[in-house]
Amino acid sequence: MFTFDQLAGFIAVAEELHFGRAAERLNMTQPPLSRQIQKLEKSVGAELLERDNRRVQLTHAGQAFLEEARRLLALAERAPATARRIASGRSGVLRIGFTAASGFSILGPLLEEISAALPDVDIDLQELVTGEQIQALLTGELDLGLARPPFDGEIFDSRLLYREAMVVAVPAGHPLTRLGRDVENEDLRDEPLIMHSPLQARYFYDLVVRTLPVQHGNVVHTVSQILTMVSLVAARRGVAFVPRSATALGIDGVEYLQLGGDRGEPVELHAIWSRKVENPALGRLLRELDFARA
Amino acid sequence: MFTFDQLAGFIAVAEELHFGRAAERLNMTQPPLSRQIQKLEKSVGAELLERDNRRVQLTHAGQAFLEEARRLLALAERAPATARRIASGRSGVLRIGFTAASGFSILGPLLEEISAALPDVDIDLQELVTGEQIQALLTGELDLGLARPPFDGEIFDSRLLYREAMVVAVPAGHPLTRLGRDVENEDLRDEPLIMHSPLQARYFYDLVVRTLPVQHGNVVHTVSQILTMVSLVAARRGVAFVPRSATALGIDGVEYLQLGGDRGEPVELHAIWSRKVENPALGRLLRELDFARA
DNA sequence: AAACATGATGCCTTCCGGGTATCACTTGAT
DNA sequence: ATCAAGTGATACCCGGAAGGCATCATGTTT
Repeated sequence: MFTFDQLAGFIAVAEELHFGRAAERLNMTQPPLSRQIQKLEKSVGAELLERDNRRVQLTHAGQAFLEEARRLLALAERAPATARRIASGRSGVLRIGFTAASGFSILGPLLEEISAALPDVDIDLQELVTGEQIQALLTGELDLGLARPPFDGEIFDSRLLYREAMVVAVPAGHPLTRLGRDVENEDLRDEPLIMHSPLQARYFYDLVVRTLPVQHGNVVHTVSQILTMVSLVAARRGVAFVPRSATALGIDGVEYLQLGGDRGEPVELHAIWSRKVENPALGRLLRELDFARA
Repeated sequence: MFTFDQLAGFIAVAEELHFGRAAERLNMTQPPLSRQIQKLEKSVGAELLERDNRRVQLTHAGQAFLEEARRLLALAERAPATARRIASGRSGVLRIGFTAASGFSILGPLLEEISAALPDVDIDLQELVTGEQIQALLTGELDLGLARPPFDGEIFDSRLLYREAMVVAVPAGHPLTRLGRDVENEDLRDEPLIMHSPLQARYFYDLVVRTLPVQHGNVVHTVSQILTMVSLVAARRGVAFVPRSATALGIDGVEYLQLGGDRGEPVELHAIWSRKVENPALGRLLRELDFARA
């Protein structure tokens, strides 16, 4: 195998087409340079230069090898900086999971912020429900999740990104739309209710159950995705509780009604990440966005 | 500047995570290998390995540098062959990238065709995903790619080689195999779905999302390689959409089911190449196979 | 024909890199 | 607690590779 010095020597000679000047450029004398080239030619197995005792010329093999040599040297020179940049988190890949619902609200601005703070970091996005995000964070398949409680505070660190209220999604023209006031629990007593899955969307499930004494007889579907729920509402299969940001979905045939009483903004979206941060880009992001904890 | 030996040493240690075994693999003793790594770290300007006096681990910089080192060595090993072949009067080398999936279908016949048309040209094959092929075509490390859209039509010219249908890969003995008819969207509603990565395998991702209203709650993995997907199916982690040619993989424990409805043959494989053709062998190939455009 | 230019070769010295022996430290067993 | 085993680092030695100087071989110029 040849050495980088041999490559550099060859490039110099190929550019100068003169051993003496090339040697001068390399801060060495001409004889060892000659021998360098000879060795290089031997290890490549082809003549690279034609020495005519008066002029030096590249052979075809030399021309081909010159490109390879330049590529090699360029790569070699960049490699340490690349590695250091990745290690410092200024470059690399961040794998971010997000729930469908967060896609309508916080995801866009957050990505803006990230690419402003870490312009050389590539973002790999995956839409996953909270449970899958947790799983992926544990196995290291994901660096950062945008998800909802609950999660294990021992293993994960987190930051509250966003809170919002729940609204009621009803089919267009539904009697409740003509109520002229906020919707109360009693108004929903006899409505077919499209419910969240207690397993896959436990957060919403608990939230709704806590908010409203659900008549289980009314539950017509259990689904795990906000988008599915709203689609089912549009198909007039029932009404559903969804976070306000779902209104941005722009699905036809659905109207969103305010809930009466002061229920606050119980829908939380958190950025969560494993406490043992493996990806330097994540560490950098947490510092840049001031997410790091004491 | 580091040396190739240092790179090879580092790669060996990074793979073995053990200086002694790595030294054995390199046919040398452990002490000089230790010093090699120390020098490499010094010239890179970052710690690459964490020696814990009991276990060796890659640092973040080490992980990043490992990739660079592998690329460098691969490039260095190929370079002489490239130059030699040109010098030996044979008219050159065609470096062709292909995706794993295309390896099962079009690659064999295409290679036949190429070696019939250009018997004096050597073929250098590399398996790369589409994104890597694009990158390699841009840097000139590749002459021709067998890849999938999208790519920049300004920079690349292309030719559609092959179209095929999608099928559903399911674990052997899965209930769907006893269906007795083509699979419909509804049949898959509750199946865990192994999805493509929207970034690394954007083409398939878009395709599947377009074909089928994916219930994102069901997505269990996002991967970028067809082979990985099929392996996961074999491991009964879920079902997956794959191009028909994946059936040729011959992986045990997987069955492939036809999709109902006329979905056409949406999976395209293109030959793509840079519009500014540098390699004369590529120019000849394009003319011979009548790929050249007006 | 002589002087010059240029790459190759011979020879010497230095230094780099590998080998052997050993150290320093940790871990696990008795 | 003590001791053996395992593992990477260090010390020292030696051979060979690489660079420098002097010179050769050959072709060009005057």
